[in-house]
Amino acid sequence: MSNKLMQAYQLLHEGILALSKAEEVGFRVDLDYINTTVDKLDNDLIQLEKSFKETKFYKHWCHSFGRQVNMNSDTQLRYFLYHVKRLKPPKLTENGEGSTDEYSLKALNIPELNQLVKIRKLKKIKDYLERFKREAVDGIIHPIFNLHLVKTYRSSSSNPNLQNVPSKDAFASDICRKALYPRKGHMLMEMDFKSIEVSIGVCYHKDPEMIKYLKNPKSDMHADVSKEIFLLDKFDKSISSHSILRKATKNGFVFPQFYGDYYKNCTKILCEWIKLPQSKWQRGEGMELDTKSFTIADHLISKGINSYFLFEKHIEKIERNFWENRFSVYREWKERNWNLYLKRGYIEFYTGFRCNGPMSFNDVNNYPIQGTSFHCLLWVFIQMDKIITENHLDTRLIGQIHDSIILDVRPEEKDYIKKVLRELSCERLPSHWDWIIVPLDVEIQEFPIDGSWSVKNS
DNA sequence: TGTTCATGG
DNA sequence: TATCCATGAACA
Repeated sequence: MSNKLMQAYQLLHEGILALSKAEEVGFRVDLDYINTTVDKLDNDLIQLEKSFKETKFYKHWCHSFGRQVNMNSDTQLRYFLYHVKRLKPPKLTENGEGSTDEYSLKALNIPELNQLVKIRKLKKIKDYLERFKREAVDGIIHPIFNLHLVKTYRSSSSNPNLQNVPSKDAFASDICRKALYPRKGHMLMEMDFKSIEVSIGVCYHKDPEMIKYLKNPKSDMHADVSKEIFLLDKFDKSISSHSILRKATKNGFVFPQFYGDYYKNCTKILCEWIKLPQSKWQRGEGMELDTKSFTIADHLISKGINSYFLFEKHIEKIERNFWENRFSVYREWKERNWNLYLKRGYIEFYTGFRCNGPMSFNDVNNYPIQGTSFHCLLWVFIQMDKIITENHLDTRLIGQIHDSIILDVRPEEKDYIKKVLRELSCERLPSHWDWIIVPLDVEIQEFPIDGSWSVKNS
């Protein structure tokens, strides 16, 4: 075995040993809380379903399906909306069917569909709690972490999956995370790498423009692109609509572009973020820009972009500028990396891992960045495990979510743990791997002693 | 078993 | 080459 493959093997070997120890420790769950909360959710659901079933909308639906009617069937809902009622689907699924996802149901603007969305959300929350309960042994869940299942050499988690517990939706996040606790007398701590995929991407393509963004804390890539997309003269993060536009730019243009999306789809996602459907491009539509009910559509129209078609053209221009001027070195790397794959039939990561077999242009350029970013996290996880063992600490590693580490910390060890995590991530890691050419940064979050994993009120 | 939806990075 | 990687539930 080559030296590089040997190093890759070594990382997985040490990694899975450290992860298996975390699995053994696990996460304490509050079963009383889960039971009472599931009961509450059940009651709420019964009420919501009852009121939904009393609507004309549902009675009409019943009419189409008779005894077989099932309000949980998306197939029935799809048929009812797009065939019986002959509505135009706001969005299609991958296979060209009318979509019934949250965005589509909201866009159809039928009150009963909002009830359905609410029901779906509560069911989802209940589902997480029930999975925690099902997997608990003596009041502790032991999420599994795999290193052998993901084709990019990332990890995955199951039984239960600790890597997709709600966090973006504050309501769902709070309910689900209030079920999870550290060992008695201990506190949870979470360390995140800040935008690790951007940093590791730079280590591969070495685009000078992106290096500038990473090295200058005052610069803001998403704000700069946001100004272009939404034709803003100045950008002010403290204005709430600007911060939504920045988020839309980040999640609807910049990251999708990095991963290989193209302008037509980006236009669609951007419009989802600013709540401006293709069919409603007129004054007074879309998200509000200020309190005088001046909307994003008003703004764009005032700048001459008075249709979806023109907005798409505008985004096409921005895309061209994005790759031809702003990040041209990144684009050239993508081409070189693709050609290297065509020549050799495989791609190799800095960490020694190889991906073989048929891959698309996007795959070839994304896998190394995704995999290598996780390997940075895994390396820190392994070293932290060694330090805990060597120093006979009481703190335990209990999980990992791709770019973050979760620990169950003894309060007296808190400051030492934080110091070591920072040293490992920001100093020892970049000196261990010399291909790391930009500074790495982490964020460490502390939870109260005996507090839950909920950010709000633990 | 494949599709769709929802959750995370 | 037209958004990358997952898990899991419900349905058909």
